[in-house]
Amino acid sequence: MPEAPEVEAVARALRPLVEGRTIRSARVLHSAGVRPQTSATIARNVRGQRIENVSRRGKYLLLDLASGVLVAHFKFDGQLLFFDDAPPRGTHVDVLLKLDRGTLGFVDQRHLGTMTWHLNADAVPALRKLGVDVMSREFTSAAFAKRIGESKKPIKPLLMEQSRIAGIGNIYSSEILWHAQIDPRRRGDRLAVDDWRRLHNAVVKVIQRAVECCSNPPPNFRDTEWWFTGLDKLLRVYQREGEPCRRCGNAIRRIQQDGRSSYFCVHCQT
DNA sequence: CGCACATCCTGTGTGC
DNA sequence: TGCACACAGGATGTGC
Repeated sequence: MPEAPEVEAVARALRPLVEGRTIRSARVLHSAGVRPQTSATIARNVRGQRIENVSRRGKYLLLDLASGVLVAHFKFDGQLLFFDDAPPRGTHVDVLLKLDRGTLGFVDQRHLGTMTWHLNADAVPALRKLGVDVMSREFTSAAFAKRIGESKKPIKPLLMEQSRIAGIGNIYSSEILWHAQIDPRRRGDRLAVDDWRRLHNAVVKVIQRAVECCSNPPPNFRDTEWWFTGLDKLLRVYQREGEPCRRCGNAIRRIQQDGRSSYFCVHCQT
């Protein structure tokens, strides 16, 4: 679920299941899931709390409680589960929230993702550091250029910096640059006005389409094997090294930037 | 401040 | 088949 569109799709699908429900109790089955907090902290603070609202900030999912907030980050593989009763035998879950109707689970077999409790969202450093949300109305072309346009860094890792624009990850940054026909190695401060216009358009378009793809079919919280299959028809370059560019036919290249893979077409991205 | 790198974890795919 | 190693849709902290 890692990037903003996936988390947004999760928030939308989760809303009708948990909004207005009350958390009867919390059980932490794997302490890594609540790191650096303890299971006692979670249990004490969420017991009896009503889930008022489900929202998203960047790649973070927030469950606003009557008092406090549960903040989930899925990192690579984290996911939410929902069962009408208890989870089926053998289901691996890291954090279990027993609701007055149903059970909400958080699981990440790699144990990189976390779900933590805080007094309020402003008390969470990671959330305070987030830049303008990629899906908000504040994400204008001007705001975009201002956030990135003076940096000497390559544009691909810049797009992924959550403190500038919140919500774009490794997949969509490559996809966005392919659509805008911009080389991922171009420096932020070397982009022209016309590049900014194309790039902003590409960000909005790719993210919008991704939300639609991530919601069709919608997340299935009952199936631990479920993932976002709707994305297949959207991706143009990601993980297509060596395959022909969908625009010009030249081979897609993969390079490393900040230790992450970037995919692009050398011929039509300049 | 920017940058390169290690770290938190574990599973899967690939090449020898 | 066994084994080593690269790699994975992320964020943070360290040292230079």
